Amino acid sequence: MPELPEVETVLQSLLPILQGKTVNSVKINHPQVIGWPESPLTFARELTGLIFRDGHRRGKFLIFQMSGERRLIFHLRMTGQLFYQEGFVSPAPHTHLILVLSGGGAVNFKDTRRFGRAYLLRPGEEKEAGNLERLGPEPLDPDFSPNDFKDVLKKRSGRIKSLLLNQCFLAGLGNIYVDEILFRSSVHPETPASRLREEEMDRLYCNMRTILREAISGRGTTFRDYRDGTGQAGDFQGLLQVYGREGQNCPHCAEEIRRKKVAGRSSFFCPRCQKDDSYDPDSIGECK
DNA sequence: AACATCTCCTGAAAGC
DNA sequence: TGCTTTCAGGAGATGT
Repeated sequence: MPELPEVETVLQSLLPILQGKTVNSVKINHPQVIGWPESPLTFARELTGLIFRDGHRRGKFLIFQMSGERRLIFHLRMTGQLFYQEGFVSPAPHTHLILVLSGGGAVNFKDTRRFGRAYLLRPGEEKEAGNLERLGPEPLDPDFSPNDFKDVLKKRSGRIKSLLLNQCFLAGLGNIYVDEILFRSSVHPETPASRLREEEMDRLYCNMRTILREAISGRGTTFRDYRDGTGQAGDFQGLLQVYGREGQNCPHCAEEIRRKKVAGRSSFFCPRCQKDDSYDPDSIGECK
């Protein structure tokens, strides 16, 4: 499931290839994946001829700045893959959108479960791209301080796990990294946000930034479907400490890792490490 | 207002 | 063995 580090990796692997290339033709195999404009035919017509200028990531959105003041935006959701292929290759199953580029290569948008979306926006149409306009701060933004993080946390009564997953609160976290952040911070996923102690909030902030940076360095987590912009898998999955490890021993205390539904998601946690006053600064979660 | 639940999708895995 | 059911989860829509 592509989260912030995976989307960042896709962007970094694709952008150098795409910059300067022109979209020569657009093939839409499944109109449902076009989120905007409403008419997929308009999407195809207006995208044809545009040049890839630049790109960046916002939350889990991939945003390409195109010529003509257009922005081409992708959200990969669960199983979406955006990758470049040189020359003509017959498309893999579930390839819903193909952009044939100058130079003969093509960008493929493949998404088994068809939750992902592509948007082509004119200036002023930002509200048409899902919740892009309502996203919370970027966790890795240098201007996003521990105090900013704590101030919003203190106002919330919900469980910390639901809050960290809420894109309007913080942009880019998903189920895998939230579980890892909570584990490293020794915080139980069901803890009410408003009841977190000061040092727990500091740990969450710090571990969040550390883990996201580590995962970007590892080029993302391939748990099932994720691939980068060249089709390569990530390397971070082996470094996950709790996610997907139900029944295995906690790497810190050897207690059996549990799995429980929290906020409608599978949550993996260590029942011994992640409870009140269980924090041991000499072992896990320490933030420098 | 702010939760929780349902929905969309397919394929892998579990259950019978 | 093989069919049926469950599960995975991002996020918008709907319900409480």
